[in-house]
Amino acid sequence: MPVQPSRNQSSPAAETAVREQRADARHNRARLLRAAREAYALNGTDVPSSTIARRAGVGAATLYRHFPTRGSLIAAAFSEQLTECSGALDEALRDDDPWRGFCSALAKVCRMQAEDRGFSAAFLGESPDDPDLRRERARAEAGLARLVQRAKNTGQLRKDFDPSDVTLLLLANSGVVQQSPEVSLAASRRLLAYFLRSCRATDGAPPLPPPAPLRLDDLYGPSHRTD
Amino acid sequence: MPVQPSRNQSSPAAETAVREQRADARHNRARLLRAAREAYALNGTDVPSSTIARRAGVGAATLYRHFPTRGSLIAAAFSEQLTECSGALDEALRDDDPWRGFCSALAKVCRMQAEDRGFSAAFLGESPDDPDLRRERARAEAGLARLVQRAKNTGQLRKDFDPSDVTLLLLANSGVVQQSPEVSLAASRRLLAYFLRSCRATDGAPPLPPPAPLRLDDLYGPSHRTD
DNA sequence: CGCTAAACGGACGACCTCTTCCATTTGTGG
DNA sequence: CCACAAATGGAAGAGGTCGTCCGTTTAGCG
Repeated sequence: MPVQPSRNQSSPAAETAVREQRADARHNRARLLRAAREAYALNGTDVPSSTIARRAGVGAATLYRHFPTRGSLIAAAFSEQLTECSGALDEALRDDDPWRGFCSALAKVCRMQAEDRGFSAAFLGESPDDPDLRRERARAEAGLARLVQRAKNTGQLRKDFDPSDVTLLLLANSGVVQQSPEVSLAASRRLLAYFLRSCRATDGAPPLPPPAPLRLDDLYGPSHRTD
Repeated sequence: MPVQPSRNQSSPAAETAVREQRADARHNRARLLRAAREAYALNGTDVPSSTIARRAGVGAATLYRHFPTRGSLIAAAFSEQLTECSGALDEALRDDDPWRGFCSALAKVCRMQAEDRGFSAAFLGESPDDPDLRRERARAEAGLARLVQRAKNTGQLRKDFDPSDVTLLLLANSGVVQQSPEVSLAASRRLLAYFLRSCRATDGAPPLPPPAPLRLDDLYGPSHRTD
């Protein structure tokens, strides 16, 4: 629907033809994203769209023109955070000390969850099928797997640690940070400390129960892939 | 309201005048509670009341006559589970081994959370001001404090463990068990194992960050006036 | 400066949930 | 068996959110 040939396409772009947007449209789009991010961070993603439109100073129709569905607004609002998340992973992978990198990556993500109430919802909740989000998530998961393997190889991370345990931590943390902002950061830190203490490889420690098959993609249910 | 008097009240009761309930009323009340518990366990507490009424085979008005507000139905539906929870605490307190009692109590509660999706919502969520729930919760919290102290006294539980850390675990677990029932039990078990591993007192362990002021009552606290 | 289409905003309809009202049914003591 | 109040159920009101429609405004080019 939003595709319509512009006047003069110097370089005939693909289907994703970057349609020239009027300046006010671009401006309003930015205001909407900003308002959405602010509202989501404060109250989680179940903020009424009308509220976001009002706080952005635009009408409801404008919101729906830029983001045809509620989910697309959420996806757009958090694509930035997802990128930041991936960046933290990359940085952690560059750390000389694999264990320190592992810890700092988890700390970073937990902090993001604690500081932005919408983050958990966007990352772990149901964001049906936004290709951007899916791709970013897959990328993050791959980086995570490498991070885990690296820390295991040096013998610092316990051998029976499973990559899904990171998802376990994120889910647990999402429960913790649903509380009032004043305590959620402290609580999140303490939870992470408990978790990391148990992750460190030590001799004679009792074995863990088997990991639950928690992959991020599974959180959205059986989806399209039939396997 | 939930009192079933005998036909002849020798002593004229107080304001809480125990009205004789007709048999069908009692019957319907029971069916409503059963339907509510089933629906809540499966889908959490955000099931529409009309659904519960339908599944109980009664009209909407009947539901509201027995439980004037949505919250009162939730409270009634979970008062049983809360009592069971307190019972688990009492049993744990009778255990010869304080550490084993501590572990089994936490395991029990985590399992209840995993098996009943409404449990977390009723216990940790916002159930504003039902006196019954408040009382049960206070009782549970007191038992918990004793359980913790006992395990600390024997040197099995680390000294810097805080009673609020139990709340921390419950919150974390509530995040974990929001997933599909097939994995939530396994995931919950694994989370608990990680947690308990860190709770055990050991020398040379790094200190934890300070506990967050998480008391159950605070969860309803100054409310989330976010705007 | 004026024209045109892109962009806008407020009102609106569809839908959902909570809760109440009232005519009708049903249990129960006499 | 009867009468009457307790209890019931469906319909409807109130409130709120999603997404759309359409008359109006405005950017931007000639």
